[in-house]
Amino acid sequence: MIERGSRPATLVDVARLVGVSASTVSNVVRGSNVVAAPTRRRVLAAIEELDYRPNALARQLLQGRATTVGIIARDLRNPFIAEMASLLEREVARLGFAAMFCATDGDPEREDQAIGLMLDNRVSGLVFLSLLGRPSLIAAKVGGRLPAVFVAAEEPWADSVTVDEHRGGEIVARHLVGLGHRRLAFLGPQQPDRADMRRLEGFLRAAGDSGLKPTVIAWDPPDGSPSIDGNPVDWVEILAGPIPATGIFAANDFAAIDLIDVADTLGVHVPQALSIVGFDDVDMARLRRINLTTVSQPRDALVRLGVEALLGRIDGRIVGEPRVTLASVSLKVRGSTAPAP
Amino acid sequence: MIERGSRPATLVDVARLVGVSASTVSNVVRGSNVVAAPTRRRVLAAIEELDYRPNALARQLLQGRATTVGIIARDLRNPFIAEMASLLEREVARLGFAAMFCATDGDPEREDQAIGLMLDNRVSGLVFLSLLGRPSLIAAKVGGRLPAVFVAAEEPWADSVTVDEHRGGEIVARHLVGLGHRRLAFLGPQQPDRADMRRLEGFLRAAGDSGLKPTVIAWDPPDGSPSIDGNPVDWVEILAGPIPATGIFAANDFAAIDLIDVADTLGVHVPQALSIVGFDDVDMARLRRINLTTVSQPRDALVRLGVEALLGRIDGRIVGEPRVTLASVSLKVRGSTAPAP
DNA sequence: GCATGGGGTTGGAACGCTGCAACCCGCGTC
DNA sequence: GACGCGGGTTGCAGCGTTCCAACCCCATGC
Repeated sequence: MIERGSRPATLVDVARLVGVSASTVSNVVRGSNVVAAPTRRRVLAAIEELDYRPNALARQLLQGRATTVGIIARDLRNPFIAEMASLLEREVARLGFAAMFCATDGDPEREDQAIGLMLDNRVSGLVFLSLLGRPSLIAAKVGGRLPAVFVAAEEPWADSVTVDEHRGGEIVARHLVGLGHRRLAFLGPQQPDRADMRRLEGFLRAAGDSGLKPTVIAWDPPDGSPSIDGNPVDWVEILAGPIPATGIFAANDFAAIDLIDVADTLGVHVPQALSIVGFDDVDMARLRRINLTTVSQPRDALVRLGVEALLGRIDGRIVGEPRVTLASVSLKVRGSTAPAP
Repeated sequence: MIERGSRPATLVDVARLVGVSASTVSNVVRGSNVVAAPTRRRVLAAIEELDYRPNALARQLLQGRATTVGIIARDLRNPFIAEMASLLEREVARLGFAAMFCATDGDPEREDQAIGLMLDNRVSGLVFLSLLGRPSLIAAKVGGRLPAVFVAAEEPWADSVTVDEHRGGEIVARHLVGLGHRRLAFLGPQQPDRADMRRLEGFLRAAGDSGLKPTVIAWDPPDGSPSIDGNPVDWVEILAGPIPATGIFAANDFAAIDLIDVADTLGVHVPQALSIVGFDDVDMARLRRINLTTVSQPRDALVRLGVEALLGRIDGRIVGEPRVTLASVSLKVRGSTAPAP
């Protein structure tokens, strides 16, 4: 390792070297145009020589807030969230913000701690990415202190950018019904968040229009065991059993893909005996081995709109009541769905 | 949205409310035990009342560095990296550090910018996660200014925590040779990093011991087209041939899974006609539909050791020459490999 | 010759906190 | 009664910036 330099050069070090005041150096650094060209040149040379980098902490202390946004996500192991987090980071970086990141894994304690950390570090704003958790608690901590936006999620007390989840659910139901399925099921997490609920509502609604009443299964892949109305059930019952669903809508691709795996294990053929639809359209859904019919979310748009909303709040361009921005969804029909057996 | 409070309370606000000096409040906040119990109680009450949170920026300015570590990763779309990033964040958070995050997607410009941002924000240390890029440039910017550690990667000028890549490559070769394969190939990115090279070396070495000379294919999935020695080739040539490889070692699971997809498209049966081995053992490798034979890396250990090394450098417990810590690998034999046809 | 103006530069206060030296005060000691 | 002691508290300097008012100086105008 190259030996650790002493302490980094400061603005006054540069000023001393050039024989000019700190203010002048500051003006050069910030690109103010009041500095005479020759002076500017000499300052720049000194900056180069001393390898000076402005101390963002000092600057941020003065402004009262950091040029940083916090991104709080649920679980980076879900590829959809990982992809979104990556896009988010890129977008805020493009606009000159640093990204402070935290994954909570749905643990309220970590969530709490993460928000505290970001608050202390005076981030300019907070992005909640597909966040489960106890919304009221988050609201209590963040509410009003800081601009916040929910992306791919929704909360009444803050701006949200999300897709029309309800319509997504409807589309799926209609697709399955159109294929002749009469025994439908919805597969969601044990603790569904608002988005999950919306998807379910749309699904139930459209299914209801065709006189169907889907079964609702709760499951946290890959390790949890499934339950209906809080009562544990066996996969065999659901897939081959007395509740033989032939069309299942999983609340997200992550779960859908694990469901396919369960079906494979039990020898239930997808899509011949069982049709499965996901939600998100993660990268891997396109693989021929997975080939998942799913509802596609416009990732880029969600991220762009989310960051736009957040920055609008940060610089005060947007004020007033929280807004919900909806992006549209589309069904990507692939090979995991087929006419009912 | 709950209405935005004015400016957040400061230490002196608390002090004034209690009728005590700022120093005393500071002592309470930092948990110093010099404060008399009754005073402490009153101060704590005031902190509660004013909803005071210490300004981390001010504290960090004073200490000369932030309680933050930067994580610079290549690409969050690779599940292995996403999983590692998540673990890294959790580990540094556990130790009281905030995580500043940046994904570079291999773009040197973004890399540069990211390092600059972190330098300016006076992070305590930097973790490079499986980073491609121009090592010399990074070294020039970071070298010596800041503690840095490479995780799942290796650089001569900084601490590294990685697996025995060479041995990983060997194991794969022996596995394939043991299955009777004689026509081997290695599939790596256009711009292999050090880890990729090591895997290749081990693979070539062990293959050489059996008198075999694998073909080296460069490919960036999923969009790039493959090449050998810089000359574009067609997948058909490779998989069905005039260069009919029957056993291919992909430098990582991400590529291996896409390779399986290519084989599926071309109607080449895996593993009957073609055996494929990956590297990383990402979560999805276990899915029956993928069922990838792969070299498993001990994620938890890599992260733990990496953070340990970094913190050691940060607080000066570790000094001197850069160290390389190796974790061991193991082959997970699954269904993507079979005896040579 | 004096006021006016404006480009260029500077000094100093402020941001919110920490660390240190100084201080105060009641108590025990000689 | 002077002194030392030590627990508890305070004042102040300083961290590296930015921002603003003030300033200097030279050119211009009448």
